Formats: sequence, C-alpha cells, structure tokens
Amino acid sequence: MTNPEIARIFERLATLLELDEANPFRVRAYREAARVVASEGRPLEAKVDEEGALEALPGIGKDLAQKIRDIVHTGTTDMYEQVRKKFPPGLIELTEVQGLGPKRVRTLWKTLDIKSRAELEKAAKAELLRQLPGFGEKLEQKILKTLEHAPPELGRMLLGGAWAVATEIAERLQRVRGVEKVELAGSFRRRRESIGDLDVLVQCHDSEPVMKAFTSHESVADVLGMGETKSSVKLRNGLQVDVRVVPAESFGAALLYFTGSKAHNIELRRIAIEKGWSLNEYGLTKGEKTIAGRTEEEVYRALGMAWIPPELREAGDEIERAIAGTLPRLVELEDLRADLHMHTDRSDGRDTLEAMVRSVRDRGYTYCAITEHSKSLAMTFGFDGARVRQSVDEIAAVRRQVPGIEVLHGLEVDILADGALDLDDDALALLDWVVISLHSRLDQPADVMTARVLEAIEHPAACVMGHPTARLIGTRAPAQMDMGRVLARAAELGVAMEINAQPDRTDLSDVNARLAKANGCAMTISTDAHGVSQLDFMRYGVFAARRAGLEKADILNTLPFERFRKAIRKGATPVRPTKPASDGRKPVRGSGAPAAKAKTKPAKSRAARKR
DNA sequence: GCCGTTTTCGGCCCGACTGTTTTCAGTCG
Repeated sequence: MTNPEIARIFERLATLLELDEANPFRVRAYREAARVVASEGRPLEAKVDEEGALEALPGIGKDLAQKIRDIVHTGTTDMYEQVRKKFPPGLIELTEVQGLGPKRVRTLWKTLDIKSRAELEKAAKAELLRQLPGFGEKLEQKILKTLEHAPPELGRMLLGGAWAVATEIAERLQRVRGVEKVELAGSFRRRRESIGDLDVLVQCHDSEPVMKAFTSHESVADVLGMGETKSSVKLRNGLQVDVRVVPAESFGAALLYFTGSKAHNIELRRIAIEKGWSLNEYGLTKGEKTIAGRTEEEVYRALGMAWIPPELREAGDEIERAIAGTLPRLVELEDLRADLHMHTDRSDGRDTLEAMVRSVRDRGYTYCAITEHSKSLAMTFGFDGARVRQSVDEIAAVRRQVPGIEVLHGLEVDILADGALDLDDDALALLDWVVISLHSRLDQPADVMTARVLEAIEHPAACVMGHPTARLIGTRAPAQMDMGRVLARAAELGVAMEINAQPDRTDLSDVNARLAKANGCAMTISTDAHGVSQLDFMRYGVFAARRAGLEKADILNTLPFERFRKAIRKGATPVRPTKPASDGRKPVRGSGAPAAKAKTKPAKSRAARKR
C-alpha cells in the first residue's frame, strides 16, 4: 500500500461520513489525515511497526494510526467497509459534480433513487430535480451543463498548461483603467504541479469595468457567476477562473487568504485566535480595530513570523520555521548557471547542436551538457559507441563555434531492464557527463525496479539519474521503487538526482526532492529540452525544488563551472587524455584531477563486468 | 477524530455567492 493509496481511502471515508451526516469535525479529521499521508515523503508501510511513528504525524492519533496499520496489512479497514455498505458506490462521484454536496446527493438518492451520473443526467433532463426541496430550475440546468461539458477526467490542469493563459489574463486585467494591482493567487501562486482553477485578485476602486473586461474575454466559454466582488468563468480550455476585486487596505490579507493552502490558512487563523484576534480575507483584526491587511508581510509580521514564500504554504513545518526565523532561502531561477540535460536534432531534438548551445548561452548560462539518447531508444536515433566517438568532434566544433560557454559532452544513457547501462565502457569513458534514465519496462515490481536502479547507480560512469521515477503526470504512474534506499545509496556514491523540469514530469516531485535532501543527495535541475523553446521549462523545475524547500546549495548546477567540476562524482569515468584539445581548451575532466584519481577508480560494478 | 500552559471535555476558520427562500441552507474555496 503506497501513501497515495492510503490517502485515497481516507478521502473516500471522509466523503462517506459526510453522506452519513457525521460530525463535520470528524470528517475534517479524515480529510486532514488524507492530506498528511499524501504529502509524507517516506512510505508509511515502513513505519507501521515502529512504535509511535505514525502517531507522531500531525493530525494522526491513536485511532487513525491503527487504521493506517489495518490498511497496510489488509488493504482496508473495518470502518471503511461498514460505512461503504450503507451507500451505493456511485454516490461519492456525485458529490464531485459542481453544485452538489453531501446534503443534496443524499436528497437525490433518498427521494429519486439517483446513484450515478447517468441517472442524474436522466432525471435532470426529465425536469425532476427542480421539484425537490433545495433544488430549482437553475440548479437543474447547471447540473446538466456540468454533466455534459465536464467529464470527470477533466480535473486539474498542468501548471505548464495554464501558465500562458494565466499570465495573459493578468496582463489584460492590469490594462483595465483604474486597476492598481493584479496578482495570480491560489495553487498557481504556490506553484503546484497542477492546478484545479485559477484565482485572480485585482486591486481597484471600481469593480464593474474589471468584471466586464474579464467576463467578456475571448477565451471565456461560460460565465458561471458575476457579482460585485467576485466573478467566475469557465475558459474554452476547461480551466475555471475566479476574479476577486479587493480594496487596497485588505489586499495583503486577501492575497494571503486566496493563496492558501487551506490548511496553512487554518493554522494562521488558529494563531490569530490564540492572540485574541481574528484573521479573514479583509485583515487581521482585534474587535473593530484592524491590525494588518495591506500586505502579506504586514500580516505575517503581526502574527510573529517571517513572510513565508507561497511554495512552502502547505502546513508542513513552514509556520514553525517562520516563527523561529529558520525558513530556507529558496533556490531561484537566477541561481542556475547550467542546463545539464538537452537533446538536439542529432537524436530526437528539433534544433541543431549549435542553436541549442547558442540559446542556452543567450539565456545567461555559463555551461551546459548535451545529452542525446542511447541506442536502445532506436526511434530517437539513440547513440551507440561509434556514434559517441563521432560526437567527440562535433562537440569540439560547437565549442569553437559558440564561445563564452562551457559545453560538456554528455549522454542520456538508458538503464536496461537488468540495471546495466546501454553503452559500452570505452564509449562511456569519452563522456564528461552521464545521465542515466529509465525509459522502458517501467512496470516492473518494486523489488525488481529497486534492484535495477541500485545496479545502475553503482556503475562508476553514472553522474546523475534523469527523471528518476519516469512518471508523466496524469498519464503514467511513477515507477515503483524503494526511493529511500535508492536515494541513500546515491548519496553515498555521489550520484546526483535530477529534477526534470518538463512540466508533465517535474520528476523528482517536490515530495521526493524533499526526501532526497533528507538523505543528503545532491540534485540538479535541468530542462530535458528537445528544442530551443523548451529551455524555458526551467522554471517548473525550480518551482518543484522550491516546494521541496531546497536552497541554492542543494543544487549542483548553481555552482560556478570550476566548482561544479570538482563537486560532481569523481573518479567515475576513466579520465580523458590530459593533452589539451586542439582549440587550447582544457579537457573538462581529468587534467585538473590528481593522476592518482584514475588509479583509485572504483572497481567496476557487476553490470559493467558482464558486458 | 484530534488535541491540550484554556488538557481528558469541548472546542475545532469563515465569508461570498447562488438559488432558493421570504430569512437562509448548501456549496465552495
């Protein structure tokens, strides 16, 4: 049982309890538990036998700890099975339809025996819903529309997919006359890997022109609601956008409130209450008197803590650290000096080697690594040993063509099904930078996959593991492996872990990156760009790192080139010839290292010997 | 169901909007 699976049971249990009209605070306890379990980096499976380990998690007491143990051991827990029997299975799904909550779903079921989306749609078309207490014609229409236009699989949107339209809407509103400030809040501002909707805050005196400009925007498919302070629309791409108009004196409180997370807000409110104050989206108040509200900084300061970067606002330990003054200084996009995972048209990229290097340099980076695929990915024109040897000259040529940037000769080498690397050792020895990645046989059972990855990182040539779990968000589940063991061994060996910045990967995820740091594992952030335009994806990798609480020092490619060379795995590949290359450039690895390094090269791994 | 210098009971965040209602329940965030 993985953490997400346990969390899902708690989440469903919470909904079932709501349908059962249970104490709302009990419901909340299960919701909270689901959230805590889902964001816990270490598998709870490993903790069940450790006394008090589960109870140490916030919001997990004796009862929930026992339920976690039951779920890990038997796949379920008695109470879940009992409550589940009380309701038809489709009811949970019905509570996800917009406008329907537990109360109305219960009414639908008790009076009209509606148990599924199909039955709901049929009843709505027959105009049966409008006759029920608490329902009406408008709600019936709204439900019909939701069922027809929003199939359940269209839930959240990737941050990368929402970025362009979100920033476009913000810019458009900024240009409306009288608008003083526009901020994109919500999970977008917290830089979650996917967002459910978009929250936009506007500071201005007159809301009418703002609401008009917003709801008449050409990307709007449907206006869901329009009030004086709030309007909601559905865009053609399915994204729901809410705009709120806020006065200057409470803009900070509103930004804080609508940025969330909900759990973070609840925590802050609790602290306000402890001080005898009240915090809402209008400000921090004591009775009639406003204490703070104009800026977020002001509110946090009044509550006795430092301003917390939005990426950390998930009710982990950020509030505690903000009070103690020990918040991390999160890594920033500007800290990065290199992109260490890029493809060109020599394998499956779209742009030429020269265009890629030039473009990286023009973005202000001072070094980079070119990393084509290896031969087992035949459809990507992956490189074999001979092609790598040919590539040596191509890289030397591009170094001459594009001055002002160091170019590492790298490769993204496939990890084969048994953990061996997809390139012979002589060819590996020609490379400055070896990314090892999983691309196939991703469905292996966890123990096999763990052994495979451990085998691969033992290979002395491996510098970094690319997109470690190979997940594609919403499309492909992460490869199952014992991440704790992999990270611990990687840390010992000096193999770094990549935070792949492709928006549908962001792999390591924030949760795993946090775990990597806890294990002392070095990390890189790279784009895996297959074309010049994708070099801009770097921001999504930085977001994941920031959400994991990572600082500049945690990321290898923030180092200046000379220090980077010394920091990466040493003695790994056999050294390159010490004779300077014909262009007078020093070889990237080898000449700077003591000769003894080559001799003390670790014994080849089993995988290497087999080849 | 959790939690605790207000501790083993009795609290637990709170406002806007909608659609229904004719003063407010339900939902949402």
